[in-house]
Amino acid sequence: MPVLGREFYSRGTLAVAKDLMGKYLVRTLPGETLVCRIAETEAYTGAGDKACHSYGYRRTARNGVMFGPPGHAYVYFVYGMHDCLNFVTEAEGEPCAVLIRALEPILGADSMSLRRYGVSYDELNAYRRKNLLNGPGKLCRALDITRALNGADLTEGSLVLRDDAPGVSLTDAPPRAILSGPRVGIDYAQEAKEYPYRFYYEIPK
DNA sequence: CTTCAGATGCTCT
DNA sequence: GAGCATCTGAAGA
Repeated sequence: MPVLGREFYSRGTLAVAKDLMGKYLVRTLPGETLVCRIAETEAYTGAGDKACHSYGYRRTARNGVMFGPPGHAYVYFVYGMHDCLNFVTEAEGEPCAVLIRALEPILGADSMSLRRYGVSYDELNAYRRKNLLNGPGKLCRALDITRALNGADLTEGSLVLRDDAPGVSLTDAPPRAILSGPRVGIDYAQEAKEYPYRFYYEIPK
């Protein structure tokens, strides 16, 4: 069962955030397919989480998708210029999600590089390669993910998650140590800002 | 390697 | 009107 189904997302948000590490994100665009491996996530655990947009079941025009069924994309706009990609988790009515913070390029790196820097991947220096997909706003730009995808079903369509990827065998992706730490950019969240709800691994080289 | 300011506009009160 | 789940380039060490 290579494509992750609804049941994958219909679980505790911390478990989903951890299990997403190393999974493959497949983005289908006109005339091309982009594939990336998930390298960093953050769990936002819903009504009881002061860092979460839906803290206290607060429901607004922006975060409505979080209250819907799991396995859908929640894409929102921050800081006047960046989109952020999340996956809705847990049961319908429990407004939880996982933020995707970093990816490794697997297929289509040129396309991603062109969208971010206007030049092909070969022309990038080491600094730019390292910074291609290592932030929530950056990866959305590289994969052409915008609010147009807010509410999109992740089990079928132009944005899908898989256990494997075309041309990638399990031996190409040895399990890496998954680390955890505090979430980023939530200084307002009082005690919740220290919760170790961020998961990541070091990308070699 | 690190800090730092500025960009920019949607969202909610 | 204030705040924001961020990014960039420039400058310093």
